[in-house]
Amino acid sequence: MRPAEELRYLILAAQREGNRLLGRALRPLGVTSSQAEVIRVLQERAPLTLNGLGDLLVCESGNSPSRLVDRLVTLGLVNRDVAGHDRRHVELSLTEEGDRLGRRIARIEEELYRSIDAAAGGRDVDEVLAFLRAFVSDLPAGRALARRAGR
Amino acid sequence: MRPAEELRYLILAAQREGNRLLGRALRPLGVTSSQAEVIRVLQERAPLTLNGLGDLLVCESGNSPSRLVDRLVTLGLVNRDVAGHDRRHVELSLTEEGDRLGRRIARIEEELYRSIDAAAGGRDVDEVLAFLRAFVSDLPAGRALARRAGR
DNA sequence: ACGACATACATGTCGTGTAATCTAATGCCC
DNA sequence: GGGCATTAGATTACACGACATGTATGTCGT
Repeated sequence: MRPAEELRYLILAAQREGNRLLGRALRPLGVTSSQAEVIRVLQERAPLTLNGLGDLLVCESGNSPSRLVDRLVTLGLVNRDVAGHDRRHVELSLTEEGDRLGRRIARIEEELYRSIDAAAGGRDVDEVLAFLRAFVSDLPAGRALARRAGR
Repeated sequence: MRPAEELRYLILAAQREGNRLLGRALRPLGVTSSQAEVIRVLQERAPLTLNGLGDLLVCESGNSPSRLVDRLVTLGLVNRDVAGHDRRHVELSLTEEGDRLGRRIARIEEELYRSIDAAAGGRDVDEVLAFLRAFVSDLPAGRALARRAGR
């Protein structure tokens, strides 16, 4: 199997299994990993419009994440208010409950990152980061991440 | 953003964008990337049972990929025969049309791999491969890939 | 003031991704 | 050879994810 092919499938496998692990850890909180990403982004950057949120999400590309947000509104975790000055805009923010949940999510993410660090062992993470950044740097999800990371 | 967090999102971003690219390239053939993976695996290893196929797929975890295969049967690309000696087993193989399509898929994958190689530039791929292998080696998708790669 | 266009979001459809539950065939134990 | 767990697989439910399309609302040129 040529390296490019193995890389392709390794990335797929890592994403799937990582998402599965995170999903299981989040299950007791009643949110999925995508929902958790929304909550954590809002926790750091609220208020945001739907498009503004979409520009920061890695988990959802292209069009606006309205349905993803809908479920969070239904769960009572997110407020969705129509902006006064431009009624096309929707202002998103966390409810108090959403904020509390965000903190619990942060702890679960912390555990995940610790096990990633452990699995990395002594390997050179920077090399891998640089490699992957080069792949996604001029694609939507990569730019979303760049905005999240460093601005 | 700590390295583990960036790594997590980079893997997510790379998978999403890569899958999107491949999906667009495959669209004219009328199959999705998951369906393409099934066809390519069958092309190299048929006949397989549903579980046997599932053990080789990275794109579909855990349970049997019956839905995935169903669509390929509907499309006339895959034969699904009940085995005579054990009627719980289903034997999967490609139809002639499926085999032809598999060859076209192989060419599209070849293009993908070339652009991966190009994007990699002169970087050290082996390092990245080793890193990712360590993450998935004892998880289902990682084992599926190991079976595909080296047997 | 009017109409063309752009923006921000909503909705519909299809194909997965994950997990839980169901059915049928087989092997095994006594 | 009659129970009984195991196995292969099917079915189902719910939530995304990608894409296309629809619908308000705002903006701009004239």
